[in-house]
Amino acid sequence: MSEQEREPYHHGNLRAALVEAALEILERSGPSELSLRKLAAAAGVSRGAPYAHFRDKRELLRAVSDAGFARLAGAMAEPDPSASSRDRFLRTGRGYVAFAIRNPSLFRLMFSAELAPAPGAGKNRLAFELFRERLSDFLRENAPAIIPSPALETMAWSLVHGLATLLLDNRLPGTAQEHSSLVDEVTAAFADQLEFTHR
Amino acid sequence: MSEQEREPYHHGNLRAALVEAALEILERSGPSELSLRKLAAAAGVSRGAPYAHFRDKRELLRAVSDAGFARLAGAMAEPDPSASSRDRFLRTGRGYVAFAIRNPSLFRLMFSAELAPAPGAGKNRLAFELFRERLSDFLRENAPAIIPSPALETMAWSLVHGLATLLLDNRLPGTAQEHSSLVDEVTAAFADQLEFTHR
DNA sequence: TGTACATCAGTGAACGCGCGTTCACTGATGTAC
DNA sequence: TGTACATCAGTGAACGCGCGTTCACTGATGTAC
Repeated sequence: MSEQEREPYHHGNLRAALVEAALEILERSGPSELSLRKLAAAAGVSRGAPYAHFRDKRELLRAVSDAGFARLAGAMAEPDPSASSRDRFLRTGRGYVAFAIRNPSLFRLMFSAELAPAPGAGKNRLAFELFRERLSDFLRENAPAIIPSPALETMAWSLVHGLATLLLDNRLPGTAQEHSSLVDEVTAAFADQLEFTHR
Repeated sequence: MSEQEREPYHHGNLRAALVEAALEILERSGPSELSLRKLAAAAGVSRGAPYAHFRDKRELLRAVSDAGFARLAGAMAEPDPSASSRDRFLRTGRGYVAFAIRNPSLFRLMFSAELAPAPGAGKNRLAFELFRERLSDFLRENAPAIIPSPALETMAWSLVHGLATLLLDNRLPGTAQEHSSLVDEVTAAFADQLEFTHR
């Protein structure tokens, strides 16, 4: 599925190939299928080979998680920079949720407890920053009375993260289509609330 | 920690003892420590014994998860029924988050993918219903112009669930105390927004 | 250009481990008469 | 009250499995002279 260079095996850049293989396994199966042995097999390499590139499994998973956060940032980016700040804000949140739904296992890995970084650090910072920026742009244009605060930023992030998580874990009723509408409604309602507040 | 009857081992109600042991293990260690073998050992019973009460591990975990949801509902309940509807609403959300922080492994188990129920079903329904009720009471008294909707209910739930999850996974900066203040601020800000909207 | 040698990615076999689950069994409990 | 018997919770040994990791090794690559 990727435009990655075709792996020059038997000697090549195994590191990237392993991360790529992990992403594919996560996409096709659950995280329980993600073992070093299967990864090595998928990359066409012996069991010990990964240890030339990663100290242990945890380090490899962290690389996979980092790749995931890069993709997430891509999914959140607004392809149309001329869109309104409201649309850009909405699509950032919707992109976040859509990414989680499209990559459930990867998303769970990215936010798994074993890989938890120092609080506030870690690659999720990137996604969070993007979010803050869009929120601040949105507020400046549509609700200038509200000044961005950590509480407000946390609120916005929690909202999409919770929505993503609940959908992922099958905790909300409805079909996939209804879920999609729900995400649209919830994000729009949140933006509306901000616009109306202190109006 | 519990007022459970002291387990009359060697013959007694092993089923409850196993669930209790699981809750204790989850409290003290991570979910990776939660194996049927350790559980049997903790209950002072042989390895095969649990199979007299549960078809397999999954069924036991579901019982543990159900017990967790019962506790969660308890943590969300407002001990003071004479409190204002705003306070009752706020404390419901804060109780949800506080429960997650106090029982991280249990909370994760309760919302784990392997135990995912049919969408919208499952024991989380109880917690969700409690939430809906408090939200609706709050709106009636403080923002009568807003009529409760699935989108709004989902928004409120997503907010606290996301907040809990992000805190659990160490994704928000700050100390435990600062986290606690943050939860208070975020929930209050959300209630404020509802009150101000359409005012 | 050619040789000697260090580096290092990858091999393949083996390690020890903890796991869920099974199965023939034992022995206590409770019921029928 | 006493005996015969069915039920069923719990035993203990064993099964097969997949896992992360190690280690002595091989063989290709790249560098020094």
